[in-house]
Amino acid sequence: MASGRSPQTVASEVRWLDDDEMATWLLMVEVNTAIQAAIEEDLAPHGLTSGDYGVLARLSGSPDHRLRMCDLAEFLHVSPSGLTRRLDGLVRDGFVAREPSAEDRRVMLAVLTDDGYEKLKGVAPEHVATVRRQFIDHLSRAQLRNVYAALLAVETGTALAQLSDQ
Amino acid sequence: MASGRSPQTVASEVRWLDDDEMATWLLMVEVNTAIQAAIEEDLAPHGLTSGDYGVLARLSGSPDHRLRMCDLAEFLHVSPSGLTRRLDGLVRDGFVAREPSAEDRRVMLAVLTDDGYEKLKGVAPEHVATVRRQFIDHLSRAQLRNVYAALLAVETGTALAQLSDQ
DNA sequence: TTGATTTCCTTGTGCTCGCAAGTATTACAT
DNA sequence: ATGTAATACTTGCGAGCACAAGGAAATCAA
Repeated sequence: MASGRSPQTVASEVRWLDDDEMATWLLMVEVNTAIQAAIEEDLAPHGLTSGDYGVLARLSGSPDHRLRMCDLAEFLHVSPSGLTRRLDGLVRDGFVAREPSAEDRRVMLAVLTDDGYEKLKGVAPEHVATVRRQFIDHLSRAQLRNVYAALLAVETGTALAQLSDQ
Repeated sequence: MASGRSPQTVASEVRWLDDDEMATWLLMVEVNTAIQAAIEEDLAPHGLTSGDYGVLARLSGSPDHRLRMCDLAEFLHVSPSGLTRRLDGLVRDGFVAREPSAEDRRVMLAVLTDDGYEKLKGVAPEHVATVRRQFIDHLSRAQLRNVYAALLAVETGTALAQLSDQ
């Protein structure tokens, strides 16, 4: 295939970012940093990190409110060890329970407890409000669709590129 | 003023995200996670983190290749202590030097060394290529402008909201 | 059946980061 | 002038995360 660039790109063949591209890229980083910080700040008083929220939200949207650790780790883009430690905290707080899988005894299931579900329902409205206030509500419906289309192009584009890399 | 919402938003007055809004939000998170991971992966072989790159890039764009620690921390959205530790590493590697300020003896200046500047020039092309491959090159010029306008609306919108909060 | 390989999870270790506290210096108020 | 407050940086400490290694269980091959 050989579609990849060589590791050391020769300086003369670098395509630098023009003003529009640079401004958009920097703004993308800036906006995302701000949003993530706002979300973290919003969840902190409830004793949760955004990672915790991700676990609870994922579990609440899964069949029987439970998920295999390995699947959960993949969804959330965290390492197995990271998920183990994160679950330790959520188990300690009683929001999640561990349950050995009946089908595969290597597997541990993460189960959302009733307390965890109540916690999520209590926190979700404020979280959604933050997402609105920091992002969604500043976009017109047309802008929303434009942004979605653009992000989709980025995602599918990079996904395809990764396929051809392998 | 009292423009803020109460801490506990009553469930009945929550405006949930509709399908378009939710899809855009989730895609925004997904795309950004992927881009940041790709950048980190791109810099790692060079012994740099994205935070390190940010320091070098900022310094290289500043007068005399130097900046007060407090200003640098603000630009990069890191805590003072975080910046101290980050600089420890860059100083150890010889890419940055500390220099007491002549005007204000509380202040420490971070100075880009020649080695640091060379390092940045060596890494920048690959970094730019990654930004292109992961993001910019998947957007048409019209999409780029649309995204920029949307992000700008988000940034100015949240900035204005924060002003009225204070 | 049995041995090798793979998958899944946990633990040890090290790195990064932020908060709180401490020191040094400057700015301000009276 | 002098005491108070604000600013700038560093250090101790704890939380979070990833990598590497290890143990348990499933899968596969012969």
